[in-house]
Amino acid sequence: MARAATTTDVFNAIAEPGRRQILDLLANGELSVNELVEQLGLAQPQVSKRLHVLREVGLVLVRDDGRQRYYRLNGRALKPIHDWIRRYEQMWNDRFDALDDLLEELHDQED
Amino acid sequence: MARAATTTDVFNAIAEPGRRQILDLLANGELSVNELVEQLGLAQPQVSKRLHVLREVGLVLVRDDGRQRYYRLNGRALKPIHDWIRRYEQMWNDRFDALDDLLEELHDQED
DNA sequence: TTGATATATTCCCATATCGGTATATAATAA
DNA sequence: TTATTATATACCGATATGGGAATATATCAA
Repeated sequence: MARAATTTDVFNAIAEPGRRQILDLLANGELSVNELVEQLGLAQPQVSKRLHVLREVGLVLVRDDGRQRYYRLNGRALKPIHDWIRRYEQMWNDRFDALDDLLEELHDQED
Repeated sequence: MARAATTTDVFNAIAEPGRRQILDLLANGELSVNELVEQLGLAQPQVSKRLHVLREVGLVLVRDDGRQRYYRLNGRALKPIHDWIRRYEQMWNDRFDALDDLLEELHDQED
């Protein structure tokens, strides 16, 4: 087991840029696999494989309509990541930036 | 090239739970490698390897003090992830939950 | 039925990853 | 100098990964 299985870990699922790109496209509404293939410019199996991963971690939901399969975003599955990263949010907000500026100023004055 | 190189991608860097754990520990202040080894209960090389990845993507900064090397968090490097995920934030907030409840209610009434 | 279309899955290959162990390097102590 | 401590890196082996191509499956059309 080289790392936590991609298929069971949302953090891993979004580690691949192509999978994030799919989520970004689905943010505008559901798309069929072929529509994704067109917009991504990838081969169909690559798209299906990425969708498979995203589905396994619950990031996308599926609706069948005849031969097409429509995928839609399930943004709620991103919440664990948001919750984790929110703990660090203060580190780049205005208050900390202001503190950094102040420290830098003091540092410059040392010369 | 199996995926985007871990060492140059913050999304990949936080995909591994052990690396996130290190960041969580460093959130309380800087720690030497040995202090991390103790708190993590891992072998020293595993810790150094994880720190190496975190350092390459700029998530940790280093300060040498004699034989010890102190690592500290650079939370700012997490901002790209925060920026990306913020676009989805609305999908699990109260307003959407309320909408979901409403839709579910309407759906129930269909029977 | 046969054929076309939409999607998923399987297979192979090159490479990346992780864990473990051993070793290298650098700083300090004796 | 030699020994010890702190950390980094190299190596090895098992497994995971992603790309590409081929194939399976399911649905619809003729």
